[in-house]
Amino acid sequence: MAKSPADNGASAQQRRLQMADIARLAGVSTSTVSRALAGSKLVNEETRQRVMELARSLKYSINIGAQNLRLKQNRTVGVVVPFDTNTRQHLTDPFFLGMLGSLADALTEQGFDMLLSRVDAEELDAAAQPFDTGRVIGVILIGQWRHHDQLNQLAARHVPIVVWGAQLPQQLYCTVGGDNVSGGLLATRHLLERGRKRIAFLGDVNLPEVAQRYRGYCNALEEAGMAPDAQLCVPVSFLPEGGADGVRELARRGCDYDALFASSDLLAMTAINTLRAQGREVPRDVAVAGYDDIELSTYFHPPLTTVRQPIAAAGRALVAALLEQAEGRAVVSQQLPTELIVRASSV
Amino acid sequence: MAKSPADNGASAQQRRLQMADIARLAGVSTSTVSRALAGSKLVNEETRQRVMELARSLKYSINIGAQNLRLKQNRTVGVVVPFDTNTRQHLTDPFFLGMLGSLADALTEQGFDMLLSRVDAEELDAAAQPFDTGRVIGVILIGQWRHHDQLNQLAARHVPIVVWGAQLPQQLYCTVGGDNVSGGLLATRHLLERGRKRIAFLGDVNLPEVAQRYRGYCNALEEAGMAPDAQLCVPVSFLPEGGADGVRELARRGCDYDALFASSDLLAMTAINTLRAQGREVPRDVAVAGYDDIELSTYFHPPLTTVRQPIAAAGRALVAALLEQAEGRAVVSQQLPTELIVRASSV
DNA sequence: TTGAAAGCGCTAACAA
DNA sequence: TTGTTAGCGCTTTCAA
Repeated sequence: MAKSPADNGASAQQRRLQMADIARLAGVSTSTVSRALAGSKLVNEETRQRVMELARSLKYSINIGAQNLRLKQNRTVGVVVPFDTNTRQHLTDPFFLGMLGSLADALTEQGFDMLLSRVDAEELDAAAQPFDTGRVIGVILIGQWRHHDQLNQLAARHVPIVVWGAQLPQQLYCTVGGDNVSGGLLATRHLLERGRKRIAFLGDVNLPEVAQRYRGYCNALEEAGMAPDAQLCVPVSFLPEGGADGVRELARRGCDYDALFASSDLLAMTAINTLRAQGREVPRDVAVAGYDDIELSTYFHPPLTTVRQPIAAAGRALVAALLEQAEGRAVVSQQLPTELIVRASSV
Repeated sequence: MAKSPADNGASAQQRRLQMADIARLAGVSTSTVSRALAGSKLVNEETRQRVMELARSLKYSINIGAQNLRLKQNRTVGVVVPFDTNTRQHLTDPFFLGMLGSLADALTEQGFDMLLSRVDAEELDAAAQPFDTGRVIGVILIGQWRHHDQLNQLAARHVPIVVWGAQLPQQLYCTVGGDNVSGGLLATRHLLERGRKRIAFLGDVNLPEVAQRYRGYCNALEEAGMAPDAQLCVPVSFLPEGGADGVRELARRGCDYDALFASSDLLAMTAINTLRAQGREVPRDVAVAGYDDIELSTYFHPPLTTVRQPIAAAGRALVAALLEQAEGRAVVSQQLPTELIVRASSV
């Protein structure tokens, strides 16, 4: 029979060392080896030394799978990145990717491993699979999209799950997210303070987080005694082309605008390039603010004014919330503060 | 005793369903359930239906850990991203992140899960830990850095491992990488063809991949009957600041140059911004080429001429090589073709 | 201080 | 076609 790569059985490769081997070589029982390796004080100091030495020199490590089974424990967390069905959008937005790094750090800090998977956003049920099969103690989902209901179903099934996203009414699952309303407010207020009057908004307001940023945008306008103009709000996807599409759409609408608030830095960047292609200079003709404060924003030309999302804190908060939940404790959703970073694209 | 989050034992949360439960409810033995769920034909069609129906309605899934233990199989691959000790550089370069996405896709395609970890580049031994503990069948390492020797040691220990990076002499481990020499050659030749005479090189030639790109650069100069000028080669890290540092260093050296070849797109981008700050226009005063062809390169201003690394192919190749190796078969290292993408930054 | 034995949740001989 | 039994690699009672 052909051996599949998944099969570790006997082949040319020598058999994996196991506890029984160490026991035999040390002339003790596996119980003793187990205890020695676990640092139990029920074992003679001298034997303990000998066993540990043997294990180290033979590079023996305990089989975590077997250990987990016996101990009914598990130190792995699932991280799921949904992808858009149509675009099959690859793990592409730098912000999500930064979040991944931040989660990796936070999990490592807590001594947990990370099982990463990509799941069709339309089939979010699949996100629970690593949990259902006992591989992970719970799941962190990066990106809520518009699948509120599916997420509620998972929560109703008691799948420990924490979602990066916006807090929504009638939400059964736990979210951790930036304060999108105030983010939108800060950016828009800033643009208004710089004397801009007609501020376009780029983003898909069907997505909860974007909707909240838009709400902040409207609030800021209201503060200034202005009303939002539907002509100025352009729904675009989070894909990089979104920025270009949005600017072109505004042109098509024959819309007049002197500022632009994009719901991600990536969108802001591609928007700026399209503006440039239209012969409009940033910030002279159009002031631009983005969202996220990805690393490249500083290095872009012009450097991007943006709303910073607290990414390191986010990773830690997501992990903390998940671990709480896995312990069976109830956790409340949480909003992290956002901060306006002013750079040259708006001043 | 306080319950740790890793502990799934009895608490408020109801006990996890297991095969014995399904068996009892279906009035059959666990063997039968096992067979039914595995789709064995050793079980009566009608019982099979009943069992499957029951499992589905109760949302029962087989515990993979137990199954793996029993079957001595495993369908998880470790992906390790080394981080630089000093900078503790977070998963930051878009290229590596893209690679992660590509690996996730390739693994999913093959029905494998991905265990992601970050390890200190100085402690690459740690990369083997998920393998040593039996969690994964092998490890894919993104980024070779300068740790050739440690990698050789892992290979000598028969840890199935595949590294994204350059092929080196006396290499015991398997690498998959872009053809860096020809990448460097293509970019440099292109700049020369555009009439540039003094081409600066940005990158840390202590890193094998960068060294090869530099070799390609030298080869192209040689083709044109020119010799490399040490003044024009600036060692900079892969961190975003690297580009700025490099351009400033060239200024400090009082170096004259009319083109710049950066060993990553990120470096090229930050270099361009620094050039701009110095009042030098791209490509008029300095033509710039990058490396990687990250997504943003198209949207940068000016759009970046660059050497495209075949990232989707890379993911598939890395995974294929690892699976081969995990089966105990020997695999040869492999170079994937690179391609010059000409955009406005150089013409 | 140690070892024998049972069992974590599952699968596969083997027997019926 | 099904159930009984043993055992994957480990930990932990229990008895010595």
